[in-house]
Amino acid sequence: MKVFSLNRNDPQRPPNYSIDYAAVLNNAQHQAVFHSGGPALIIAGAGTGKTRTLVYRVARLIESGVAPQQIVLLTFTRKSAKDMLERASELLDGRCRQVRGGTFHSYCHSILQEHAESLGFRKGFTVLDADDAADIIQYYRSELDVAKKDSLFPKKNTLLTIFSACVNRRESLESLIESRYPHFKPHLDHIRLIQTHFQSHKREQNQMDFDDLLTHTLELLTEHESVRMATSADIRHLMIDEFQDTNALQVELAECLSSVHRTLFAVGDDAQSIYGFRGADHRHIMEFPTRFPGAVTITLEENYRSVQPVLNVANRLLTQAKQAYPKELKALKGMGDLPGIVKAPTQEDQSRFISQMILNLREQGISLDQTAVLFRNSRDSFDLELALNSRGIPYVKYGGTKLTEAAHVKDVLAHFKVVVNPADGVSWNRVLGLIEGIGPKTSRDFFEWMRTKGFDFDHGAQFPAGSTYKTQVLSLISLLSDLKTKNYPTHEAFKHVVDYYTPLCRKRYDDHEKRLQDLEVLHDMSRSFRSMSRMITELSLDPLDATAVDVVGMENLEQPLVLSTIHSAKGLEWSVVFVMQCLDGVLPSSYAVDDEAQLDEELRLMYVATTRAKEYLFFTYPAIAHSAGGEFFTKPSRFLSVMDETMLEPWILVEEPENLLPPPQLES
DNA sequence: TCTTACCCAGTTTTT
DNA sequence: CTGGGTAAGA
Repeated sequence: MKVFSLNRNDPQRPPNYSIDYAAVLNNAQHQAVFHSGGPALIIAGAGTGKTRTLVYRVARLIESGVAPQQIVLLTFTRKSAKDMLERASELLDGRCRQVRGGTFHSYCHSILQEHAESLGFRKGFTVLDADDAADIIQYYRSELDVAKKDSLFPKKNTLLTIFSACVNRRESLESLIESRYPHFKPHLDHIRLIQTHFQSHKREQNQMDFDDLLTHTLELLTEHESVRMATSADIRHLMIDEFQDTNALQVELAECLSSVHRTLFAVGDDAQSIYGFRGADHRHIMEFPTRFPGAVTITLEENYRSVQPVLNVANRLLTQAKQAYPKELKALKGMGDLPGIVKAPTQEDQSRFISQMILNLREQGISLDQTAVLFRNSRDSFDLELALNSRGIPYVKYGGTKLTEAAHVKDVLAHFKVVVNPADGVSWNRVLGLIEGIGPKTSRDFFEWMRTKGFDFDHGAQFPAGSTYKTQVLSLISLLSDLKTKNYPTHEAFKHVVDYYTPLCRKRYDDHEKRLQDLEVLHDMSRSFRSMSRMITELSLDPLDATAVDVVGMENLEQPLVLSTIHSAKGLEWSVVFVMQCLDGVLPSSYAVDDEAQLDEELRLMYVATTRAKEYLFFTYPAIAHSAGGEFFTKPSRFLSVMDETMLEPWILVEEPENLLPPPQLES
């Protein structure tokens, strides 16, 4: 088969651009925006206008006559794709919103929805989140006697991590265990058995986990030549953001998807690769020219974001890498204040410093949403959150526990899942387990019984149920068959489930009021979903951050401060950035210190955090930490301890003298 | 068979 | 501090 692209433009009449690209872009950016023919790799250091380049390129392509539906923009989160297309629409017009954009996972999901049948799945397969997947693994794990007796046998989450690593690194179980988990070698056979069960279980129950979305798409594209041709012929331009964080599987997908037009446009920065634990390998960016022959490499070097002292610290960080990066960021903005390094006596003092400084800066006109506090682990901010709450400083938190992972939310959504996919055993289990008197055994019997009846809800009513829970089962069944047959709008369906669930929730959790509030918010949100099945897939592809709930009620108030894990701060920028808990053992993580490659990744994390700051930057840490065993002295992060006073300004915290002003507020 | 009470262990980052 | 496992009681 041959493909011939018909050009939409009359070659005699070059497009008449409405945007003066040359005036708003520098040379390298301009070259990237106007690159045509063949693959391109854009190496874009932090703050060099990477997003800007992508946004302008989208606009430029559309102005040149490319149909928006034939552009695919793959980003790391769905939000960042949405934001970019929004910006492009503001530059040009609403056509930019029709560009197909999202994560690899969401894009693959949309392909698979059309082609699930050719892979042996039924239409309307559902997406498993990590917890569901782990539950399935646990089921097969507990069937093995070894797993129960031998405490060294990997736990369900470890197994899931191992299976996932195989998929994302394109490695066999054997070689992965050999290289990364040698201590599990004696269990190889059992692990493989669980993996086989896990795979066939998902197929039987018509479910895919996150990894399956990618592997099955690749399988579809490589084994069905006509699908590959049709799909990739429809992608005139494939653009991938954050290319340094793609894994082996995603690179293969990129190859397939761009196989017809060969116009892959990849943007990334090897110094910002921070997703190694997910199989990402920053070397993919190095190998790009070999993987995609004829690729043009364009480097963006001028940093528009940060003042020079911030970049000096960033540059100095990178020199500590075992594997060096030929990189030296230069500020166009010029000089500014030296970043501060703040040693607080205790963690509480660290929180007090950050919150008081935030208030000071606000007085100087830097609004809360121009300020971010970043940290390595989600829990590192707990103490700070208390301090912020006590001072009434509004904040949103990104990263960490997702609302959609909370038990009560999963409970309610499980009812939707059962309606959408009655073969979903994990969700049945969850739904039935809520009923008093029903445990794993009865729930399994019920599932088996339903299966023999072809999952017809009406038969559920005839299940030979014990008298203790008979009425509950009947009302569950009537709820489910109502949802199935009555075609309620999504928010009404949601309301019905919540009404059914509320008494169960009250009995189950003592903090039920807060949980019911969450559900109220989710109920509001459910209006925006066209169907139950849309709601559950959208929420699994794009889980809600836990504080999203609080923000809903704050619309008219001040834009909140941002708290974020460094991972979730990728690609963003703020005037003021605090990096807290800069301790050895936290950043770098104690799990990483024995391994050179992992230590380098921790260093890149610090680098990413640093380069988020535009004007002001503070690294903070407590001198004393407490743990279960008592108090101990800490060590500041090794990455910072090499820097002298010409790079980082030491800050000393002293208590304000009394009587001048009200004393600093102390937490009770 | 299900629930509750208790103990011990391990504790990252995310689509 | 949570979860997973065990053991006793309903």
